[in-house]
Amino acid sequence: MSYKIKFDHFFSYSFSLDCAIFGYKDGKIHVLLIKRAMEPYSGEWAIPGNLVYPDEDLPIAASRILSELTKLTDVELHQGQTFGNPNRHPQGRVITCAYFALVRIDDLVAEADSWAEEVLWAPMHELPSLAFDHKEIVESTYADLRRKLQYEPICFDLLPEKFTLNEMQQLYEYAYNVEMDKANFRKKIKSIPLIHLEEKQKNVKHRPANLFSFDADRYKQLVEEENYLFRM
Amino acid sequence: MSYKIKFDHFFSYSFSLDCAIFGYKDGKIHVLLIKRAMEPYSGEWAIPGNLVYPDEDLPIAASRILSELTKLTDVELHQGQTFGNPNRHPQGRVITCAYFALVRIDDLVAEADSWAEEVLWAPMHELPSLAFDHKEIVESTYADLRRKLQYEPICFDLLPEKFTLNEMQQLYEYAYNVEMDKANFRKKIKSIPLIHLEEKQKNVKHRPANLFSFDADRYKQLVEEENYLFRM
DNA sequence: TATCTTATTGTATATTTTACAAAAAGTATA
DNA sequence: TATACTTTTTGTAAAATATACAATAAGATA
Repeated sequence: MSYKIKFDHFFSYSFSLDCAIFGYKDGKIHVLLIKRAMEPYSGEWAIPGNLVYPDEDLPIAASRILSELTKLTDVELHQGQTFGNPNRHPQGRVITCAYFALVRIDDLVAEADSWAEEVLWAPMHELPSLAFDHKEIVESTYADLRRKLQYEPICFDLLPEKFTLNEMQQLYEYAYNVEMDKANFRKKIKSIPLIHLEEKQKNVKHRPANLFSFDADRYKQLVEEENYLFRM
Repeated sequence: MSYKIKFDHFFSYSFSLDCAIFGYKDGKIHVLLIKRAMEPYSGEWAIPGNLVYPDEDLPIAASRILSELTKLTDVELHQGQTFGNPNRHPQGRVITCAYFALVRIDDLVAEADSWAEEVLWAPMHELPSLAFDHKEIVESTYADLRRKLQYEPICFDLLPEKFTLNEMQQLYEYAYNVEMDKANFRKKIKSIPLIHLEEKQKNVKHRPANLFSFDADRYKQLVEEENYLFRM
């Protein structure tokens, strides 16, 4: 059966996937929005999403949507909630599964394409209004992200390859909307398998901080060999 | 549009919902299985599930499936992962959303019906093989359940209305497959809003334990007023 | 060289967790 | 009725962890 036949009844009962792409810059967690170039909600902000093809597995669809907009491949995708309110889509019954991805903003060039006239990195604390139920979807995946930040080393997917402990601390401070003690944060971090780089921050007008990077190999080893549990 | 028309293409691209119903007895967390009375996988064990009707929201579909089998209403339903592998259903593309419910086994009478020749409470550590990808679905919702047991007071949905602290401890011991110290467990529990009943265990041939029940009203009040966080 | 700013270390205290001993409240048995 | 037995419940000391905050270090700048 060809895709064409399927598309004929997509808006009577169909399945889509929406992807919240999170990034971190200026001490804030951002989400990537597109200005929709087609109806419904043309001209309004939304997160990228698309119908799932009839023979396509969900993770495949998620990375397709991610790479169409960002050209990124090999990014881990996390499944979020599924939204199925019969009225969530004005043109018919569309159940949608939320995914989210964590990217380094500097690594990518999100460009307007046929789906989007414009793209925008919006700080999570300053979201504009969004098309469909996308506000709810973004908030829900953000809650998932915040939860996972506590017991999986995924903050390193948001931070630059080489980061300072203060940058890491500020990420958690933004996510949980709290202030933390530098000295104590630093002590807690000691238990995480980080590589202390022989390199320092540059172009700052004060004492430069040490740069670290996450030791993913050592992390995997620790998990396997001694049941290591990342915990913040 | 009538349901009939929809059903015509259910097996080309459709959406279902499967529900893992968990209960607790004999110190073990059990899941309710049905022996399927129709193809595919007729005669095999599975969890209850059904297609989602075209105008039906997901939580509604979930409680429909739950109440058809158990006659229970007013049970909180938790959404789990969504499974969309194109080959998961032998008769076509069926994406399914997992839900799980927590029930008190004594409160219900699960009966065989048109969908099921037989029902079975299977301990989570001793699952038989299951139809479709239901093993994966059950394990996934069980992982969700274990996670939620840590920071939401849902163990009380599994325990009897009146329970001893040892029964509660044994539930956690089964869930996390660990042994805990009675004295220390008891101390931790002190911070939870429990009602200490003026009642004791009966028909035991040793010192009877005190019975407690969860103070749901006080819990809600604490959450609102002082940001109380349940934590195990 | 002195000053400014932020990074980094150190230390003492408070809080929480853990291990384990002791006491209490029942039943069963002689 | 006394004694043993089993499980509940309380207590206490040590260990580990978290918190508050002072002190020092390493750069840039003037």
